[in-house]
Amino acid sequence: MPAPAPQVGVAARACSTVGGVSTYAPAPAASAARTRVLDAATRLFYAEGIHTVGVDRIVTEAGVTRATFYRHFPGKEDLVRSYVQEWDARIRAEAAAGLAELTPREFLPVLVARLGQEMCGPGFRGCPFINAAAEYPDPQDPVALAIAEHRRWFRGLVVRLLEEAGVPEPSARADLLMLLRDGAMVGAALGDPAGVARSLERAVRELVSGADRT
Amino acid sequence: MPAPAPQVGVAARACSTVGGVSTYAPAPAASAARTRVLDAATRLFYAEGIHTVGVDRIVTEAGVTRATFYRHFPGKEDLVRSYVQEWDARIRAEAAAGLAELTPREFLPVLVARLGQEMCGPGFRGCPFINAAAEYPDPQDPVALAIAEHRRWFRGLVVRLLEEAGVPEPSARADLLMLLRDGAMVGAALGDPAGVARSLERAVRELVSGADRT
DNA sequence: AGAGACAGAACGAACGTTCTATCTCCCCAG
DNA sequence: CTGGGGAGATAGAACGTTCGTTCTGTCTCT
Repeated sequence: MPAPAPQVGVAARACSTVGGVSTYAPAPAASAARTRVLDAATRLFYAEGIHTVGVDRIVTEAGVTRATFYRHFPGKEDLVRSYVQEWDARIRAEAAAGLAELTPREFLPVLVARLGQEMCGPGFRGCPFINAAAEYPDPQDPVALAIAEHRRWFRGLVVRLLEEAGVPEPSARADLLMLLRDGAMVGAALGDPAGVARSLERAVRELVSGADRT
Repeated sequence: MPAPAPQVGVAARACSTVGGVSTYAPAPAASAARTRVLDAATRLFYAEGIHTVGVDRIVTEAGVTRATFYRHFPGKEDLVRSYVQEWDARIRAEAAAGLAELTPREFLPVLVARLGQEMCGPGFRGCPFINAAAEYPDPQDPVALAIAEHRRWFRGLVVRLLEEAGVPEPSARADLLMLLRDGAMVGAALGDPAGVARSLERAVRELVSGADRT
């Protein structure tokens, strides 16, 4: 999911940190300015990394002033968390849409195929969650927690899909799929995406689909 | 390979950038101070990320002054490249040592087992190359090039091992193994290492060892 | 009138980097 | 054996830049 496509403002709740008291406005909703900031941040963070892009770059590319930025976000740390959470929300929405028109048995291969396509698309730079995690080593950091929550949800989704498809050992097979997904994301970002996509599809076929059904 | 253990000063060549002219001494060899700096950098970079640790932290923990640091490294960028290259050299040395006393057929399972152990060890924070790559998106960056070179070498090693072990399709199977390795590294760093180690071992067994021999 | 976005200056801190100056140790000429 | 001399390490101040953050205004809407 490397595409910007920020049309959804899903679940962009402010979720203020306990002690954080904004000296400014009470609580601005998802305004146009806020969306522009989050979009620019998403694009820049994903393409160039998080610690390397400063708020100057973000506000400039968003066409927003610093004052506006700090009206909508307590600080950069909070923006990063929102960046992760918004990407998470986007993927959950996609998954929900896919599940609405496909059976669990059909959905898994589609998921893998879509992953392979994305890896080969332009601007692909690996999994945003994995990349972000590399920059936030502390597991207790809010950003790391948001990443962990996304991964937990995703694994849960895969387990559910495998269960409903009647695949034996759904939990162990979900672990395997996560392994393959993560490896593919990394390998495609660092090497030959097309080759990785082929390897991934083959591995999934042999390990999951081929294990009980062919 | 998360352990510090910097006893080897392998291949710590200066390799000055073309235009870089040090206004200081001609070319100091691998001195004690340089080693201490590189060791501290290795420990900090791996544990906390690269962009987050400044030279202040490094020189402080190395017990070295800034002047000494800049006598041995043209700048931080060069230190980061040395950090990657030294880790690469350490792994190559380990591989060479392993190959000296094991046959290719024996070596591969040992490699996987050792990987599983390392993942579960204390202080494990994922693959240093994958983590560093997340912070250096530009493929032309010297750091990214060093990472790519290490990965190329490692894949070559795996291909050679598979060939000499008589495994069919060594190239495709090497891609698969890389996929699994990368996935395991990421998964162990972000989730349950022991579970990932189990998944990895099982996947390798089913995909490589089990494909022609059991 | 009042809230939100705009413009832009300014803050202190940290960044990577350079400088001056003193000290220590080893090598080699005397 | 002695005693410079030079290279490397030390200490610490200081450079300019950039960082994240805050402030003072003005403008534009409803």
